[in-house]
Amino acid sequence: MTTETTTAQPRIPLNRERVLRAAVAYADGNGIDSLSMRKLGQELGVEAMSLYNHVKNKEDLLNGMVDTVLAEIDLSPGGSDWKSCLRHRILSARSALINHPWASQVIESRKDMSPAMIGYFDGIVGILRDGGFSLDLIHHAMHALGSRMLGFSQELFDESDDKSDDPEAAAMMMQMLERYPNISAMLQEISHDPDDPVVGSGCDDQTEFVFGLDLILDGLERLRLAEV
Amino acid sequence: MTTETTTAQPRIPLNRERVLRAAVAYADGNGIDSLSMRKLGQELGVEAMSLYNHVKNKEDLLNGMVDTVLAEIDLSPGGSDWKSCLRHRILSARSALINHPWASQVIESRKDMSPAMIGYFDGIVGILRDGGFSLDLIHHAMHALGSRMLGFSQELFDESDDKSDDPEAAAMMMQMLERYPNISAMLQEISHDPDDPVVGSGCDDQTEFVFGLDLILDGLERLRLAEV
DNA sequence: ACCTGAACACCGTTCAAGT
DNA sequence: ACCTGAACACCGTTCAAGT
Repeated sequence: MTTETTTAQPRIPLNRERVLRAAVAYADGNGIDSLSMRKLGQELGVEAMSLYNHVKNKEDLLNGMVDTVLAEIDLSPGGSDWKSCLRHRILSARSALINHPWASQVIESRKDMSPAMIGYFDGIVGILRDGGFSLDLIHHAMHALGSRMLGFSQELFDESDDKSDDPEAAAMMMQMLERYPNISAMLQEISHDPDDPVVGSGCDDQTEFVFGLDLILDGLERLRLAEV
Repeated sequence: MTTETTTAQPRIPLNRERVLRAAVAYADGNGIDSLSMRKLGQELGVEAMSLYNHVKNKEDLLNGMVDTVLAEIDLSPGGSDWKSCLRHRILSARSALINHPWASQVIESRKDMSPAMIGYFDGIVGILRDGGFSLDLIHHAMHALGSRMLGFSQELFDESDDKSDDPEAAAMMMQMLERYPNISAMLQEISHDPDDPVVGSGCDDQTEFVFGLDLILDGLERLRLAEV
């Protein structure tokens, strides 16, 4: 009787949903680059090879993870006219995606769209149809919005790392101020402090996202009105 | 004398530029996912480890590859007003990036901007300053344009693979037409053929890119005029 | 100064074998 | 039906050793 049932309960058998949830949690905590089949198995107390019983391969795992995030998007109407409806839908998508910082990168790297993703876009087309857009203009609109439909425009500027206490980075910043006069001027304006034009200070991602979104939505409204 | 100098001339010693050029050529031909230090070494007739004499690591290699592509962007004025200048600059970037389909993905995955990249953005800020934009509006404009400044909006819809001769895909398409009525309606409109609403037909990437770009540029011009 | 062999610590995935 | 051990074919990178 040495092989007693100890505190460990290996009862709950693995299933697809448990695997996906664990993968999402792992990526949330450790970043998507660190996620491997081996580590995910470890997280679930199982060998990596067991995962292949519940997931076709790593691509399938990533697709499932994206669908898990998409399910978190609030689909309630959120407005009476097309613009406030779409605005609400997109900002809901954004807040879901923000909770899973790896999601945008994974979505971009997907080759095919999952049914859940197609369904999400179908809903957006529906909002625009109800708003009186022609199908042709809807098509252009979808392309113009691009990834913004999912609440992200790829962040070309990584403003997350503040290097103000790194003396070497500070020296490089001074050099940059000389070499790139236009950007330097812009950064000084934004920081509201001519002596410390650190990239990122005074720059609110959410504000910038809404600015760009409204710029496009307003432009589309003008085109819609010109159509009729 | 068995170790004769044969036809092989291992003369030209490796240098950074040769490594970068070979990497770009390899990625152009075989895709970025297939590029590894080992294969790149093989391509250059050298062991993978030798590459580390000319490139700090793979990140550095990828950064160098991006800079190589950026160097292909035409920086000539191309217009008298800010809008035609910026439009020309961005469309030049687009044609450079289109020649290297892997570049957008690599750019998005970069953590820090290279000096060449900062220089490119500095030029865009310069165009907008000359056009009479406030520094604050320039900052918003850059965020609104996002990756469009480099000539790509991430292609959420992969329209490259035409599956019209795959019977299984055709069946799935029929199912999709029922399940996603709004998207189906849109696709039928675009294809101009109600019986064959294939994704991608009648959809020109360049046209869609220009549509979105002009939508944003026109919106920015309105905001600029409202400022003064 | 430049290149190499051997090694380390990882990957995704398959497959026969176990229960 | 689900899990495992062993194996395969890859990765990026380091480091002492060669020329």
